[in-house]
Amino acid sequence: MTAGASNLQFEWIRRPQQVRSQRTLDRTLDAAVEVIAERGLANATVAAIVERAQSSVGSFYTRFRDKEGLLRCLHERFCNEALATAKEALDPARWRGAGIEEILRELIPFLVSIYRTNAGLMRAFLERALAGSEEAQRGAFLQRAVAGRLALLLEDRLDEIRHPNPSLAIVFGLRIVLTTLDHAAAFEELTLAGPSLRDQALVDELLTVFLSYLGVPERDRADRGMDMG
Amino acid sequence: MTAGASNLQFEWIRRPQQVRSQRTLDRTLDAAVEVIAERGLANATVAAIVERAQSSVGSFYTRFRDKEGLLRCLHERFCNEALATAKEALDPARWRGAGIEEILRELIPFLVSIYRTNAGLMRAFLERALAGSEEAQRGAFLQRAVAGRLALLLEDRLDEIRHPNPSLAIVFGLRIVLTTLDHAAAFEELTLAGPSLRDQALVDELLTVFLSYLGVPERDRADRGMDMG
DNA sequence: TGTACATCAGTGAACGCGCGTTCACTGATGTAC
DNA sequence: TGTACATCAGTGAACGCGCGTTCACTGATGTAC
Repeated sequence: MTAGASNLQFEWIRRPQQVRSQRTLDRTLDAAVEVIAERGLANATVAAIVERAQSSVGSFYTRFRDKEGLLRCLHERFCNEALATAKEALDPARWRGAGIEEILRELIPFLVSIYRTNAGLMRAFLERALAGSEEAQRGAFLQRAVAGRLALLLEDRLDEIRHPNPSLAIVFGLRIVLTTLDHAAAFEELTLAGPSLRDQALVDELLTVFLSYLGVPERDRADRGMDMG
Repeated sequence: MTAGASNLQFEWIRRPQQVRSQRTLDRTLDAAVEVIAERGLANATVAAIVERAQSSVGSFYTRFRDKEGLLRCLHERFCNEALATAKEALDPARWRGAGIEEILRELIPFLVSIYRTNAGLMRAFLERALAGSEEAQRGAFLQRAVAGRLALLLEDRLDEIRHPNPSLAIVFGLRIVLTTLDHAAAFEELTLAGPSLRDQALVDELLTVFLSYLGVPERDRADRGMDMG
């Protein structure tokens, strides 16, 4: 419960004791991500994953209690990385002197790129959360944590926010952005190559939604990309 | 393809030829909705559904080609109803003289109530769409249809919209609202009783999001509910 | 440095559970004369 | 109004497929002396 250490992954699996088995574990995790992204969660059978990892079924079960264990491991690993990234990216020291629009102009494209890069995983996580697994709770925890840090950052800039309840607006606005990206990752074929035009449109509109909802006074749109930074 | 008739349901099942079997079919559909809502899609087995319907497995398969057939039937039935409702609710004649805020103040609470009432189904539909079934396409079709009608309505009121691309903003704004409601239905325990306080907050914030995103000038919030209507 | 032993890691055929689907059968409804 | 027949509707035990999981076994790595 005390969310102290940032590196909690693998707690439910038997940790490998030799270099060889650590490599096998790494290959298995990578293979799982690939297979899930390619075929979807339902078709990502244990057999398919271990084949891709050039491992074996028995080996799989010496590391993971069951198939759930693997999925939880992937989710926890992702959440830990996301949390660490959020801590760094939203560090108040990093944004001293910056306005809300400036912050969101960095944050939103970054979120979009994360969801694009990990579309297959995000989709699988959404499926599992829907099916009622514990991923739903860990995901909610992550979102609250990120929202809390964003709130710390933006609540230092209350003079820019006209929404009558800034704390609520910050949390709800982030929720809307993340929810939309969840759906986008699940239902749009986001290419794994560089950012597409559609991504740019998504970024622009999400930014407009968030800023106008918070009630941040609008700068001239033509200024875009010509900021002092 | 020509979306003519509004009543397309049951096209892939053998239509019953006696009153008795029509009743059985109705009971089966109702039972499916109940079981799905209570236990989730994964635990809604054919056996559980026919037991609830006081029917039998064999009877089930004389009506539906397979289990998919049932789920498609439920989805198509829902979409047809939704489409018919949208046609009526968004009929321009009904809103003559009304402003955008007035329209959205009716639309959004209505959408919230639909998602609350059908939370179990909406969750199941989302699961199936995620799993890559054809529900994803029919759902997208429905959303486009509703968005089209909303666009017709709001584009007659362009003078109220400050967003530089009103057509885009209307479609994207609706998408954000529906996406958020999808998530809410899936992840929040919305009570089946009357509207809760949380619903009211959800309505308020979604309304603010949509209006501010479109760039509709804000009326005094204290006016709420005291309109001329 | 070499041998013996213990533990770790990996293997894949076989098992078994759950659940969708089938099928041989009984009962109900409608129709012809 | 009653009897014979055809079709529709319903039944539930049995089947079988897919996939997660187990288990008896082989091979690899590390350690003691």
